[in-house]
Amino acid sequence: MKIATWNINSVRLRMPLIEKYTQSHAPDILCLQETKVIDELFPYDALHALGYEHIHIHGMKSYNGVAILSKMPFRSTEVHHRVGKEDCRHISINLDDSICKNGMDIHCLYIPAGGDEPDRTVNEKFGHKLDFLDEMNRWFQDTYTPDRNVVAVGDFNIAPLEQDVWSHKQLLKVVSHTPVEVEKLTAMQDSIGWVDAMRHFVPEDEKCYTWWSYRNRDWTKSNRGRRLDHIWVTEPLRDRLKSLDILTEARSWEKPSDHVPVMVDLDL
DNA sequence: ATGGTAGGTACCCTA
Repeated sequence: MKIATWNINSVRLRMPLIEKYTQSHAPDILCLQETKVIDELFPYDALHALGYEHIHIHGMKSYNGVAILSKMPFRSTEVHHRVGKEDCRHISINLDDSICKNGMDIHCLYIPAGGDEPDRTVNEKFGHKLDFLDEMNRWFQDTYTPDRNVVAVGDFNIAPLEQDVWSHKQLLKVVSHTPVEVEKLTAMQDSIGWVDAMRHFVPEDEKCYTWWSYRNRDWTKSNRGRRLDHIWVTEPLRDRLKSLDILTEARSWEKPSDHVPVMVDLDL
């Protein structure tokens, strides 16, 4: 089963790219972030036509928004509200026994970017990001034991490892790579024993990026990327990981998102 | 040290 995640930066604008990606890479489940559209205006018909009959979404006007598109039916779906806001950043679905023995939960996450200043006393968006991480960590700990089949994907807006950014030293004070955020993400990863599925395939001393800023004239020349998008699986799924595909070339497609799609193939 | 680009919306916010 192929599970992919992609921060699409407006689902309506990127429909041609979604068509190109799904037809060439055929994910069974595609999780999107930053759909930027209310549920009533979501492009259901176009996605149904691409083979994604089962769609779970939570969107709002202009900002954020998450979606799970699937070729397989869901047993149940959930919307999760974090830190007292309804800002459309966390949904999940459950697959039944016929698809995965003992069932499986898949979470689609869009962790707050956190603004520019990595100091919560002057930047409340950074405070929101830290609180979001704490609350989500607590929620996963309260909800799951490490023996469950769980997948968490999405735009985490944090590049935790030194080789997840183009310059560890130069980004230590840049939101997405500051020690306080990395600490919280690592604490969450350790809590119920999440496996970083991308680093399962790419050695930690190798550069690995999923995002390149729009604010570079030529993203290929400077290659100042960051690994902001992640796929985590719980321990029982580690041995099921078959392959990883980071579609770097999608950053050069016409009218691209600043993030590229990431996919793992699970042997179920 | 600064400003660079993109999307959605409504003349500014977020990334």
